[in-house]
Amino acid sequence: MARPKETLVPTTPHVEGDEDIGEIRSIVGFHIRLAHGATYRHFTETFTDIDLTQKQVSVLWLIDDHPDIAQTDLAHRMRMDRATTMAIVNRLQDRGYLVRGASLTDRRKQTLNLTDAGRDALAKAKDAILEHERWLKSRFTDQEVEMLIEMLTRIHE
Amino acid sequence: MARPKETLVPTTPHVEGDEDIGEIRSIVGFHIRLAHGATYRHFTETFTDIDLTQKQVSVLWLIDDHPDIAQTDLAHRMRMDRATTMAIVNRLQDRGYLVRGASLTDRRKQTLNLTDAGRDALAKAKDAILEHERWLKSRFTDQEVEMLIEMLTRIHE
DNA sequence: GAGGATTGTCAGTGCAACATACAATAACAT
DNA sequence: ATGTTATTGTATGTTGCACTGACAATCCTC
Repeated sequence: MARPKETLVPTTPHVEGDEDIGEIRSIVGFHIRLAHGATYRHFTETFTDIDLTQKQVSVLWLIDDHPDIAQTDLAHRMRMDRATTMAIVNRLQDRGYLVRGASLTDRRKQTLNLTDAGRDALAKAKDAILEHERWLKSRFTDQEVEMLIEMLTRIHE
Repeated sequence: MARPKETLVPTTPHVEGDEDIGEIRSIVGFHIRLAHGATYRHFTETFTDIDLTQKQVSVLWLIDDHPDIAQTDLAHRMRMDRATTMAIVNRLQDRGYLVRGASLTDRRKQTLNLTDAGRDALAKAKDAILEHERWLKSRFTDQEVEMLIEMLTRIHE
C-alpha cells in the first residue's frame, strides 16, 4: 500500500509555539496544579544528589524546628493524615535521618528527633532549597513574592 | 563545608493551637505545595460522585477543546511525559470516556476524541469545577484572582 | 471501672511521575 | 534508494504519596 503524502486536514492547526489550553486557562486550580508540577520538577532536579523529596525535606525541617514532636502534630502541621505521615517517617527512619523515641508524658505518642545524619542532610537540603528558591523567585519582585505567599496561605491555612 | 551554624529560634514550646511552621514559612515552594494539597483535597471531595481526578478532568477538557489531538501534543500541553500521559489515557479509555483513532497524516500517531459518555462526564465535571472554583476564589477579589493566575503562569509557562 | 477518644500501626488501593526499553513509522542526509 | 536518526506510542517496573479501614494500646472523662 503506497503512502500518498496526504496533506489533508491538519489535525490541530499546530503552529509552532501553540500551547493554548483554551477556556481551561481561566481555572485557578489548573494553574495551581501546573505551577506545583513545574516547581516539583525543578525541585527534584536540584535534589538529584541529595535524593530527598519536597515532603521529606519539609518533614526533616519541621522536626528540626520542633524536637520531640509527635507524629500527629507533625501530620497536622503538614496537612497530612496519620498514615501518610507514618510512611514518610518510616522512609526517613530507614535512611537513618531520624529516630523515634518514647514520649514521657503520653505513652501512646512517639517523639521524633533528627539524627546527626539527618541534621547533616537537612543542612545540605537547605542549601539546595535556597538555590531552588532563587530559581522560583527570579520571576518576581520581593513585593510580589510576599503577595504570592500571602495569597497561597489564604488557600491552605 | 563549614557552614555558619544557623541561629535558629530555640525550640518552640508547644502551646495549644500552635501551628507555626517556623522559618520554613518564608519558602515559596512550601506554600505552593500546601496550596496544591489543599486544592487537591477539596477537589476530590467535590468530585466523589463523579470519581475523576484533576488530571483526568484536565485531559478530558483538553481533548474536547482539541479534537483529534495526539498524545504527544496532549502531553506537551499538560507538561507530562508520554508514559504518564498514556497511563491516564488508558484509564479514561477503559472507562469509555475517550477513543483512540488512527491519524490520517502520521501513522505513528493516535488521535484522541471523547465519546458521548466522555462528553457527558466532562459536562458534569465542569459544573463541579465551577463549584470548586467558587470555593477557591471566595478568598480573593476578581483582581486578585487575575493576579494570582498571572503569577502562577509565570512559574509554569 | 466502663466507654469513648486519641495515637500509632498495618494492609490494601489508586494515582501519577519517572526511567528504560522496544517496535513502527517518519524525516533526513547522502 | 539506502541507511541513520528522530518521533510516537507502547509496555514494564519503581517510587512517592494520599486515602481507607481495621486494630491494639493508651489516655481521658464520667
